[in-house]
Amino acid sequence: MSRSSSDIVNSLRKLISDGHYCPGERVAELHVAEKLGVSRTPVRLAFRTLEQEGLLQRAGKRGYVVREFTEEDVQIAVEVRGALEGLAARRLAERGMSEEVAKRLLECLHQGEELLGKGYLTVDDIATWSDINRRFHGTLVASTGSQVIQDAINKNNHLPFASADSIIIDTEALDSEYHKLRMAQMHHRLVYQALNHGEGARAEMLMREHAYIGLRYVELLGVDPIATE
Amino acid sequence: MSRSSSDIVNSLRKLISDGHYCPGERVAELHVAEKLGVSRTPVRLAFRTLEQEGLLQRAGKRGYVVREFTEEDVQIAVEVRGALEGLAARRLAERGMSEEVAKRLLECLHQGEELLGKGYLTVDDIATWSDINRRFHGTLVASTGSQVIQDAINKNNHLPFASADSIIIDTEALDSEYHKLRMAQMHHRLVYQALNHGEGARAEMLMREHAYIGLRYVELLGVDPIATE
DNA sequence: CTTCCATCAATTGGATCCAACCAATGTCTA
DNA sequence: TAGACATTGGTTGGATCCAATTGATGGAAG
Repeated sequence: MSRSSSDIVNSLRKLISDGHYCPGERVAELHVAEKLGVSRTPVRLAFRTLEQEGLLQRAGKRGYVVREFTEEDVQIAVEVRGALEGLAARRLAERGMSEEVAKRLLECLHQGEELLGKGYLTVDDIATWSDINRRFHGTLVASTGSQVIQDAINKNNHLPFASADSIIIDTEALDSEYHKLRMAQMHHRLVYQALNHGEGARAEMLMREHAYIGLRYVELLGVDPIATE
Repeated sequence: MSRSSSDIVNSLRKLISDGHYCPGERVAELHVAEKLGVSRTPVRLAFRTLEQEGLLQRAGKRGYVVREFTEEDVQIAVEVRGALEGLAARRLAERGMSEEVAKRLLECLHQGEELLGKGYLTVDDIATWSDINRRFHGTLVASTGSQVIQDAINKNNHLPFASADSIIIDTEALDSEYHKLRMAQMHHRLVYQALNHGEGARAEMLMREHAYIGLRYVELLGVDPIATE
């Protein structure tokens, strides 16, 4: 069973995100090649793709290193996603949703209500929410009609911390995570409402704020009702 | 004299934008290889890069075609740039400009005043403005401090119609182009003013509006003071 | 005459080979 | 003893070779 070209890219992406190659560390073609059991050629091709995605970075004139991200990078990546998804939402509101799009978004909303309606969160629910969330964002972005904005968002989402479904980390504190997801679900409902009424500016701002949910909301939703900072 | 790896990407990019390969047309590795006088290997590498940049698109399971863009794509690409540069401007306003950044932006403003102060436009002025404009936008975006937002903007700018210095097309109508550049210069000055006063929201909105200058302003700045539409 | 299957050509993808280059280490000389 | 130059090892980039897959064309059968 030989691996296809995009499999190599995915495998290498996984090797990096799993920490087999640390940020700042140099990645050698030969090393990756024999770790994946392929020749150097497909690895070199994958390097080009991952360089464009932003996970690899040229080391001087020779070879690549794993890109390292600062705390500021994480914050900006989230803001970039908010700006782009906000743009998509605004366009969608201004031009009107099709029946098909409205139906699919509503389905996400209903499934979200059902998932969170029971009042608490289990570890299995995380994957379910992730799927709902991905479909909501994916549908919204896809229905701008243009590939250009999708590409921009996809590129940003390749940064492991920037994508919309990298919200849940803490499976220990399912309590505060539950409150976060309730908040996210409310955001989704508000966005749908704005889209449905053609309120472009409101839809945009709601999506921009919604992006912060993985970044700034966790502090406010702990057990302690009056959070720090 | 052998061509370096990034030269190949640039050459191929030029071949495409010069129309040697038309939108929708299939590009074969071998064909490009012998046109550039290199082997297939570097061409395949370049294909990966250009695929990520959005200029090439996979054709089914086999090969690539030149990406074709709709009128809507052009509009969205411009809006995406506005959203991203707006984000950069907002951050810069909120965190404050360094002396160095302020100095470089001011230099662009002065050079712009000097260029446009004589009251008309020559064909030679176009390259000068393009340089000033590129430095203004480049300085602003670079001074966010994070590579992430620069990458997002750079990727968008690879679309030939989306970059900030693809404003000037019509060298016949230097009259209306002059008015457009005066408007752009005024935008730059307003943005600088907002940055200087720490007005984040204003800086952001000005940059977003400024992006439209190549798209919607030309209709309003013709010889006829009351334009159509 | 049309449709389906088979064979063949063309092109892509992967592996290997070769050359160029950067870096490091060791030796020689001042 | 220190600095500079040369040699060597390792890694990357390019070219060529081989295999596999796809698309097309032609022939045969219904």
